[in-house]
Amino acid sequence: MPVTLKDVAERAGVSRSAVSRTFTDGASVSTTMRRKVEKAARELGYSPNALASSLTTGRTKLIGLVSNNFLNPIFLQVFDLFTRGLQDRGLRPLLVNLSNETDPENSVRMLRQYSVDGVVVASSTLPSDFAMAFRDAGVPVVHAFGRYSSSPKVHVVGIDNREAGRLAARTLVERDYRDIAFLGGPEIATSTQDRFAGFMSELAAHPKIRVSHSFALAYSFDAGRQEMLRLLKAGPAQAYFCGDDVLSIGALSAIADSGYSCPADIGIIGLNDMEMARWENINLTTIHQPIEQIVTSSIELMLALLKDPDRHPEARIYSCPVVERGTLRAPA
Amino acid sequence: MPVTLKDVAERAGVSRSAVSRTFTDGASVSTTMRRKVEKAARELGYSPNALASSLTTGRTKLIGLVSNNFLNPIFLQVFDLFTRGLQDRGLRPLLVNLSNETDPENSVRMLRQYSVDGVVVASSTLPSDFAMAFRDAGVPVVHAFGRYSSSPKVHVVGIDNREAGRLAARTLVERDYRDIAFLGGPEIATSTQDRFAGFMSELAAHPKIRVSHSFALAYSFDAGRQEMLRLLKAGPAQAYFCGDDVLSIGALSAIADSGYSCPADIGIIGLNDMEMARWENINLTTIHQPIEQIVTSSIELMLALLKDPDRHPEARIYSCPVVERGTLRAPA
DNA sequence: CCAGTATTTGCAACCGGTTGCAATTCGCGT
DNA sequence: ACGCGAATTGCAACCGGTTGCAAATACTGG
Repeated sequence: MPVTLKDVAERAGVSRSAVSRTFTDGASVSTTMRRKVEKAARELGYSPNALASSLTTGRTKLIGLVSNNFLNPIFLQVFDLFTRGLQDRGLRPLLVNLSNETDPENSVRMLRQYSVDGVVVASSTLPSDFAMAFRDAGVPVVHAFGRYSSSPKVHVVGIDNREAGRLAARTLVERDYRDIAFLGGPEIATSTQDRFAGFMSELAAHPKIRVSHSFALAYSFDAGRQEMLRLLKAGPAQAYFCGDDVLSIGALSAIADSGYSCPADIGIIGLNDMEMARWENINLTTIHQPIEQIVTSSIELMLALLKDPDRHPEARIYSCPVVERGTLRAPA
Repeated sequence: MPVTLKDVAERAGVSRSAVSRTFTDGASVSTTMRRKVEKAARELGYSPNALASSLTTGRTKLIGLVSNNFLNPIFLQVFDLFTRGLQDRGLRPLLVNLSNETDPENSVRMLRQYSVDGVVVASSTLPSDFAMAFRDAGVPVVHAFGRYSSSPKVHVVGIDNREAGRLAARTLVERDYRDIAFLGGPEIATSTQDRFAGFMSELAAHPKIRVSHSFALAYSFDAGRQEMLRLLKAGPAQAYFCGDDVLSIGALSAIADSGYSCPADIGIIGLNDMEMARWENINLTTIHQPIEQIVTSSIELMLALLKDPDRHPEARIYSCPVVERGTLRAPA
C-alpha cells in the first residue's frame, strides 16, 4: 500500500539511488533528474520513510522527552515549549512518563530500542542517576530543571535551587517575619533538598529568627493543604516558603479554611510562577522560574550535543526574580 | 558501538535467525538455544532495534498524539493518562503540537514518515477534517474529545457537547435565573459551536428567559477575563455558562475585580471540571468531563483499530454530571 | 574536434532486523 | 537399532532506504 523508493524509481525510469539522492540534500543530482523524480514522487504521493533511512544514517531525529511531573501545571508550558521547539528544528519528541518508575534501566532500554538521537530529562525531582544512565548508555542527554553543580556529570539546565532558597529566606527576612518556616515538597526531590539547604544557610546568619521546617508528600495541592492543616493545628509560623506553587495554593486553601487570612496572619511565598499564580483569585507571591529560557536553552544544548556528543558537561543556570503579588506583606 | 543481532549471533555461535527468534515471541526455539542466546545477549548488553524490525513487520508501535491545546490545564490529565495508558500497552506516544498549524497535510506527512501505527487526535477545537486526513492516508485514527455525530466519519470518543449545553441551560433555569448568557470559547471551535447550539435549543422552550451570548477569543484565562470585563461594562446577565473552566476562572476574576460578587450578583457555570476547579480559592461549579473514561476508551478503541483497521467508525459518548460548588446559587 | 577534468548516474553492498522454506536434528515407538 | 513425524535450525531473500565506487556523461580550454 505505501509507496516506496522503488515505486518512484520505476515510474521515473531511473535508479533507486537517484531517487534517494533527490531527497537527501547535499547530494549530487542534475536539475533534469530532480525534476523527473519529483514529478513521479508527486504523482505517487511518495514521502520517504524516516525510520528506514535512520538505519543507515544512524539518526532518527527522535528525542526522548522524559518526565515524572505530568500533573504539575508548570508542565503545561514545559511541554508546549519543548514540543514546539523540537519540531521547529525538525526533531520529534517521544514522550516517556516515569510517574511510577523507579528504575532508570527500563527507560534506557526502551529509548535505545527506538534509537533516539538524544534524551531530555525534564524533572526537578529525579536524582541525577537517571540522566547519567542515559549518558552511560552513550545517548546524549540534557537534564532540564536538574540539580545544579559546579562540576556537573551531565549537561544541566535550570536554576540554582540553593540560591532560590536563600532568596526566599532573604525575602521573608526583609519583610520582618521573625518566625518562618520551610514547607518542602517530597524530601527525596533534589529540588526540595537544595531549596531547603539554601533557605537554612541564609538563615544561619540570623540567629534571632525562629526557623522550622516540614515536608509535604508530593508537589501537589492536596499534599500542601494537608500539611498546612497539620501545621495550623500545631501552631503555625508567621510565614512559609513553600516548595512550589501548587503546594503553596494547597497551603493557602488550608489557611483560608481554618479562618486565618493571608497575608494578614500568615505569609506565603512559592516557587515557579506558574500560569495560575497570577490568576487574581490566587495572586501568589512567588519566585519566578524562567521556564522559557530553560527550555530554549535545553533544546539548543541538545542540538549542540547532537553535533558533538563528547562535549564536556556543562551547567546552564538562570536566575530567578521574586514576583510580588498578594500573599506576603510589604517590606519593612 | 551499539551491539546488534549479528554480534550476539557470533558470540553465541548460532545463526542470526536464531537470535531473532528468541526475541520474537511465538517463534520456535529450543530451551538450549534460548539459554545460549540469552546469555550472549546479556553479556553484550543487547536489545533489539525496534525500528529496524518495524521495517519487516510493518509495525512501529508508535502512536502519534496530536493536539493543539497544550496550554489548557485539562491537558495535564490528558497527557498523563495517555502516556501511561499507551506505554502500559507497549505503545509509544510521538507528540505533535499543532498550536499554530492549520494544514493537516504537514502533520499527516510527518507522521507517515515515522510510520506511526495510529494517531490519536486529542482536541475539542479541531475540525474533523484533521482526523479525516489521517483516515484518508490509511492511518488508524481516533478523535478524542471530538465532535459527536450519530454517523461519525472517524472514530470519536468524548462527550455530547450539545447535550452539555442543554444541561447547562437546564441547570441555570432550575436555579431561577431569568437573564442568562453563553460566554463561549473561540467561535470556530466545534465544542463551542455545539455547546452553544445545545444551550439555545434548551432555552427555546423558555421564551420568558432572556438569553444573550458572546465569544471569547480563546479557551484561556485572559480571554475569559477580557470578555467578561467587556460584558460587565455593558451590563451583565444574571448567570453565564462559560465555554470551559479556564474561561470561567478568567470571568470570575473580572467579576471580583469589578466589585461584583459571585454567586450573589452573577452566577457562573463552567465545563471540564479540571483539577483547579475544586481548589477552594476557585471552587467552580462546573460540568464534569469524564477525562479518564475518554482517554481509556480512546486507547482501547485504538488497540481494537490496530487489530482491525477497517472497523466501522464509531462514536463513544460519555455523560457529564454537574458538579455543585460555589459559583451558582442553590436551586429554587 | 580532442584531451582532460568535473558532474552525474547506476551498481551493489549494507544498515539491523524478519521470515518462508528446506535441511537437520530430535523424540519416540517398535 | 530403525523409521517416522514433529520440532528446531540455518540459508537467503527481503523490508526501505543510503552510499562508496566506478562507469558514463557533461563540460572546459586549447
